[in-house]
This record gives sequence, structure tokens and C-alpha cells, in this order.
Amino acid sequence: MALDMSLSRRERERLARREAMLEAAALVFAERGFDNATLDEIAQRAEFGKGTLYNYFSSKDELLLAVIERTYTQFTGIIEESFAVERISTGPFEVLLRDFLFACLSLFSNQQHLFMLLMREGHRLFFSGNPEHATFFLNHRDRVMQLMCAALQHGIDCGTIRNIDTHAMSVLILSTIKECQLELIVPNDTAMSCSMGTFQSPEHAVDVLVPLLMNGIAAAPPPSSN
Amino acid sequence: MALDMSLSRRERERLARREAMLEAAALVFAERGFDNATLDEIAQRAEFGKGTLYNYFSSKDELLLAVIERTYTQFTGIIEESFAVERISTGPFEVLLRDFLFACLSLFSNQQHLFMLLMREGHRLFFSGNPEHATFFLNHRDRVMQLMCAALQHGIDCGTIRNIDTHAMSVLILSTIKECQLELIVPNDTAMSCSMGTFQSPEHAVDVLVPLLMNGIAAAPPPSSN
DNA sequence: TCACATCCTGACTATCCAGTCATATTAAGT
DNA sequence: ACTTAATATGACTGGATAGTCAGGATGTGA
Repeated sequence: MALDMSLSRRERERLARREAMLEAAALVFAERGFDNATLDEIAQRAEFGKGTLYNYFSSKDELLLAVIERTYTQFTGIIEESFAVERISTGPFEVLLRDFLFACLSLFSNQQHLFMLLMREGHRLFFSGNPEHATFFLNHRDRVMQLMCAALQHGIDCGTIRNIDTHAMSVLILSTIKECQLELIVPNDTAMSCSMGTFQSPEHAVDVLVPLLMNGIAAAPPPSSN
Repeated sequence: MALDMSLSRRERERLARREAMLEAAALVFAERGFDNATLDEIAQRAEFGKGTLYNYFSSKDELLLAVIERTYTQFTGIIEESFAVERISTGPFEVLLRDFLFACLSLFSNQQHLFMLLMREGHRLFFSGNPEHATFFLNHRDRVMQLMCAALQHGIDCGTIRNIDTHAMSVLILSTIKECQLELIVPNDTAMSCSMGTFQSPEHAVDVLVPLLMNGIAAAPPPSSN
């Protein structure tokens, strides 16, 4: 992102053009879905000719993978920041969890197209039957899981959470973020937001979810009642 | 499913052919994804000519919607059974939750293609930009949410769970099922099942998830320790 | 056996688009 | 100014497939 003076102008310009293409591709893939997105439209939005795309990416597939790679990097960045070692030892885990959920929901609320992209195309890759694509997806998912597990393990070690199955809890937390983000998008996307109560905002969602994740639903609430 | 004697043989045969087409379509949509599935292949698997499909469904889209409708009906059936009113008042909620999770994970483990279909194409419908499709998806999701909320509310009324936000908890439970089912599919689908520990079986997944959902992760575990 | 209706069929068409490549454009060096 | 290298361009091609339709099969009732 920040310009790197170790590169020549030539090289910097090339990178900038590549970025512009990725940006345009992310938008179009998110809006239309991979299969319905056309390289013509991506090229047009990036203000290049279609042929030029092929000077930077060897195929439509490769372009998609590059876009997803970029998005996952943003996401793992948030996990790393939220659960940085110096933060995790100090306060109660509940605060860390709040910050983390809020950061995730904010990121994707501000860049809904990135969320759509990950939802639509992530699963597509996994189920595509192409082992290379499935591996790509699983490796990234794996990285996210590992960061999450490490954060939880650290919490256990510090005694700020009880001794749980970190893997299962990571699945639970990450899946909740996904589904919750989906709800946050609904009202914007369709006039008809069905009868069900939806989360009003990232703040509201976090307020409601954190107690559930911390204390569960069992009849006897641990510290205070109701 | 069971033959209905109020229908003429003609009508029953027509319904049976329609079912065969839906069955074939579900398989092909799940394997290839909607966009890459061809009507030729669906027709071939159902052992009909392509033209015949159009005597039963007016377009590829309509065929997809019919397949998804059918799958959602199976799913809501499980929720209704698991949380039937006569069951919900009797035992501890934990048992109901175990049975429910197990029933879901079993259903989709035995019919993985249905799960793939819902994952790949459900979101596709929602994000497609086509309001009719988005509505279709949301209505079904809504129905699932309402059943789940009702079950939780009943648990609260009976005092078997504490007074939580039923909507948020429904999101949490349903999203966990999704992500967990994804993990259960991984080892079968790809030789390389990455470094992360995956759930071994529906039984194992339920054993691990239920305590997390019931008690959360907070440092002081409610009734018994560790 | 024939006439009529219902239903099936797959070759065909019209469309769409990923990827190519011959040509045009720009920049760099001399 | 001229040469050469690097890059951009978009018309074109080849392949794919959703949906159509004219004709064929099958069954039914007279």
C-alpha cells in the first residue's frame, strides 16, 4: 500500500496498476459472482483494455485467487491485532472478544463487497472439485483457525477463560461472525427485511453475542442473574 | 413421497418423474454448482431428454428453486421434530440440543450433496441482486429462524435455559451447525486435510459443542469444574 | 384399426464470453 | 530523430450451453 522506494518508478507503477485491477475485480466478482462476472467489465472498471488484464494475471481463475488472497490478508490482520500478545495478558478476555467481534463486523460492514466475495466464492472454491482451489481455500481457513486457536489457548493459559476445546470454540466464534454479518447486510440489500428481528448495528450485535459466548445458555447464570 | 391414491395413475407418474428430475438436479447442482451444471447432464442422469425438463420446469432457475425448496423442507422438518412441544417441556434443554445437533449433522453427513447445495447456492441466491431470489432465500431462512427462536423461547418459559436473546442465540446455533458440517465434510473431499484438528464424527462434534453452547467460555464454570 | 391427445426428444439456434494476437502506443536509450 | 523494448488494446475465435420446436413415440377410447 505505502509506496516502497526500493522499487523503481516502473515497478511501482506496475504494482499500482495491478492493485487497480484487483480492486475492480473484487467489486465485480462480489456484485455478479465469479461465473457471471466478465473480464470485459472488470477491465472497463479498472480503465484498461481486456488484453491488459492478461499481462498481469494469466486467467480469470488466477485473478479470483489473487483477490481472495488479498481479502484474507486483511482479515487475518484483524485477528492478529485484536489478540496481540501484549493485549491478551492484561485485561479480561471478554474485552478482547468484544474488540475482536467489533473489528470484524466493522471491517465487513464498511466493505460489504469483500464479505460477499468471501461468502460466495470461498465456498465455491472449496466445493469446486478442483483440488488446487480446495487446498487454497482450506489453507487460508486453516490460518484463520490457527490464529483463533492460539488466542484462545493464550486466554486459557492466563486463566481468563476456562479450559475449553479451542478448535471447537474457534469454529463457533468464526461461524457466528459470518452469520451475524449476513444479517447486518440484509436491511441494506433488500427493501423487504423479513419479519425476524435483525441486528441493528455492529455495536448491538456485539452487545448481544458476547454474553452468549462467555456464559452460554444454561439455566444457572454463573456470576449475576438475568 | 408416499403414493397418494387421490391422484390418478397419470398424475402419480407425472409427480414421480418430477421427483426423479429434482433428485438428479440436486446431485448435479451440488457437484458442479449452479452455473457449471448443464441441463443436458441433469436430463441424462434423470434419464430424460433435455426438452422434457421444460415440460416440468420453465427454466434452469426454477429448477434450482424447486430443489432448494425441497431441501429446506427436510431441514425444517428436523427442527420441528427435535423441538416438538411434547419433548421440550420434559427433559433438560441440553438433551434436546444434543439430539437436534446430532440430527442435523447426521442428515447432512448422509446427504452431503444437499449440504453443499444449500451452502453454495443459498448464498448465491441471496447475493444475486435478483430481489425475487433474495426474497426466496430470506423467507426460508426466516422460517428456520422462527422455529429455532420458538424452541428457545419455550426453553426459557420452562426454565430449562436462562433468559437470553433468542434471535441471537439462534444465529449462533445455526451458524455453528453450518461451519461444523463443513469440517465434517473436509476429510472425505480432499486427500489433504490440513493441519488443524477436525471433528471426527457427528457424535464427537456434538460432545464438544454442547458444553460450549450451554456454558460458554467464561473462567468460572457454572456447576462443576473442568 | 384408426384418430386424437399427451408427452418425449435431441438437433438446432442465438447468445455469451474467456482467452488470443496482430497492431498501436508509449517510454528509454543513443 | 531513430531504434528498440515494453506494454496496451479490442476485434476476433472457438467452445460452450440455455432454451426452442418440429417431429416422433406412446397410450387411450371408439
